[in-house]
Amino acid sequence: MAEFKITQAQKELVEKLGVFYEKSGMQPAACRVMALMIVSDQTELTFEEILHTLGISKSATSGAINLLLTANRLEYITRPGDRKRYFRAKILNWKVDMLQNMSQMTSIGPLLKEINKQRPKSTKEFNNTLTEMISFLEFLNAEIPFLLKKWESKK
Amino acid sequence: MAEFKITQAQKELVEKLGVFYEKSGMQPAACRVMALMIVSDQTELTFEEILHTLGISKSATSGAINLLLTANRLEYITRPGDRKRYFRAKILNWKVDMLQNMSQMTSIGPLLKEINKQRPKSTKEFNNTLTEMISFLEFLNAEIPFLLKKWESKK
DNA sequence: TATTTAGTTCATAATTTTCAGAACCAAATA
DNA sequence: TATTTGGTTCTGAAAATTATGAACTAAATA
Repeated sequence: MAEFKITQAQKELVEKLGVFYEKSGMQPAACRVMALMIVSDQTELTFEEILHTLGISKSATSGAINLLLTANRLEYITRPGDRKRYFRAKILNWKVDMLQNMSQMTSIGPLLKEINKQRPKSTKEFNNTLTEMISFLEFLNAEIPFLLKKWESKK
Repeated sequence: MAEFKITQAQKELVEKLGVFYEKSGMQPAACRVMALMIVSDQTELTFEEILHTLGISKSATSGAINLLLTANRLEYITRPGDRKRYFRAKILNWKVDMLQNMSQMTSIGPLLKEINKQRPKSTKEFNNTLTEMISFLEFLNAEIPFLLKKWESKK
């Protein structure tokens, strides 16, 4: 079994990208796994390769992988007569992912609307600002699909 | 001193909005303070009113307020002959805030670029997908200021 | 000067998150 | 049947986060 290794430079990239992912609230181990899948020369890695390369425990690896599978960030293939799973980053999904990300940004809109509805008339300036925010969030949400189209047509 | 109170419905909105804010990684107490500032009938609240309405300790209130002041999410005014500070949500800043939020979304671009540079030529499809992501992120980043302009002209 | 007000700071307690290690399991192989 | 492989699950420990309460401070007031 040929040992899979990553370089020092790659290790640093895994950490950097991992930390970036952490900002979204995902647990550290899962972030490292995801980052490794992006940085690694091999696009397909086994459970053992992930565990070994990252130097984390079996249970941490298992937990992280299953989290990422559930979150649809990872997928795996199998090969006939081979019980191992070969994991890979589901990056082909990036368009859907980014659109989802953006609409999550705008998802505070309805709540702000609800809040604005119950506000007293007296705080007019405040309410108006809130109304503007809501309007922009709605606009943004409607605009999201066009952004992708615009980018595609520009290429 | 007239007691400041919020209704049960408002309390629920504070929790809802608070939880929303928590998703961005801010600590719970600060999220509640921020949410209260948005939901409350009064747009200006004192330290004591915040502490009392949220039922949190002095130190938690102090920490949360200072965090929000540093993050530029809160500001305060003072009144002559009054040692209290009157805090309010800095929501007039919302445009800048949202633009910052969006560019933070695209800030992974340079790192992905660095990663893509060191990838082997052999994983062509993977690299191409990464290149596409980067391209879209760059496009998006350039597009952000226009979004606001477009919205403003549409109003 | 003594007390009150409006907070800040510190020690520490409670909670949550995260991970490791061991035990376990099911399928495949010897 | 015994062992190996490829994991999963459970217990608990370590670490990080978060909040409390008490002590403190500086300014204002009595």
